[in-house]
Amino acid sequence: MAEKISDAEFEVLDALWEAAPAAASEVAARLKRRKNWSAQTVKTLLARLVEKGAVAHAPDGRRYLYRPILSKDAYARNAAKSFVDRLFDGRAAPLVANLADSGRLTKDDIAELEAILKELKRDRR
Amino acid sequence: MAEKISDAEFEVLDALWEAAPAAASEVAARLKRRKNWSAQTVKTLLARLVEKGAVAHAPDGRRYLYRPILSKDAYARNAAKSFVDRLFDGRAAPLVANLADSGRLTKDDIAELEAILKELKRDRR
DNA sequence: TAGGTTAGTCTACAATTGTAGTCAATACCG
DNA sequence: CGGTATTGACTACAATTGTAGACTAACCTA
Repeated sequence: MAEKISDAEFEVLDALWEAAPAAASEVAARLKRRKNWSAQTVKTLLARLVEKGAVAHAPDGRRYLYRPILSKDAYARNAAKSFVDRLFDGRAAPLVANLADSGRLTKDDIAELEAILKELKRDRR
Repeated sequence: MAEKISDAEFEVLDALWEAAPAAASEVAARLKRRKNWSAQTVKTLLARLVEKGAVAHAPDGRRYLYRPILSKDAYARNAAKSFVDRLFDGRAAPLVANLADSGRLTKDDIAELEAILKELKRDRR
């Protein structure tokens, strides 16, 4: 596991996270709106994801149904970790500060964050 | 600007952010600890960064001094945006929740976050 | 001043990535 | 049943990325 997933592969995986299992054609259809990829391209990317162990495929009649092995949550967890490590010295606070600076925090976000923090303080003893 | 910066290129840029301007050999020396790259590799990567417009170089005697054009802050801002967009639906709160779940928030982080939020609430009317 | 040291320039080359095309088998439609 | 559409398998191919080596000019040192 943990083979690097490329940008294009990520898009496909993301489409699979939307709903799985799904046939290649379904995935391609979902991506059609965002990307302008041919069906073949999507199939190639699915195959690469399978090779990389991020996606499983099981025969269903004469086609395959694909299903993510790597969950979005697990992926996000990892990505968040390495992202924060690389750019924010492993600490979340500067990241939030940065998001705040670039005006990416809505009032709702702020309220939600406060709630999360309250939770955290309660939980940790 | 905004040409895609690869992982290896990022490492070099990151070393340049540490202190600039710097000669290629200095950058290579800094990276020596983390990566085991040859001096040539570092030079190639610097050249690519220059091509991509992320780094400037000015002659200094018979060598060049390199200096980042793209600041770490600007880079981080962008990266944070697209990162949050891709994985957290553009919203910071779920990201923080995720970091919290994976135990990546220290008590200090939490305190700091609270301070940031307080600031934010004050600032925005 | 001759030989090592250091910088820059050019070239290399396999692996990965983005983006499909072709072909063959199967299935469905009229 | 015969054509058309669908699906997977195999192949392709340029651009980017990772990782340097070779060669040359200039410097520094004994």
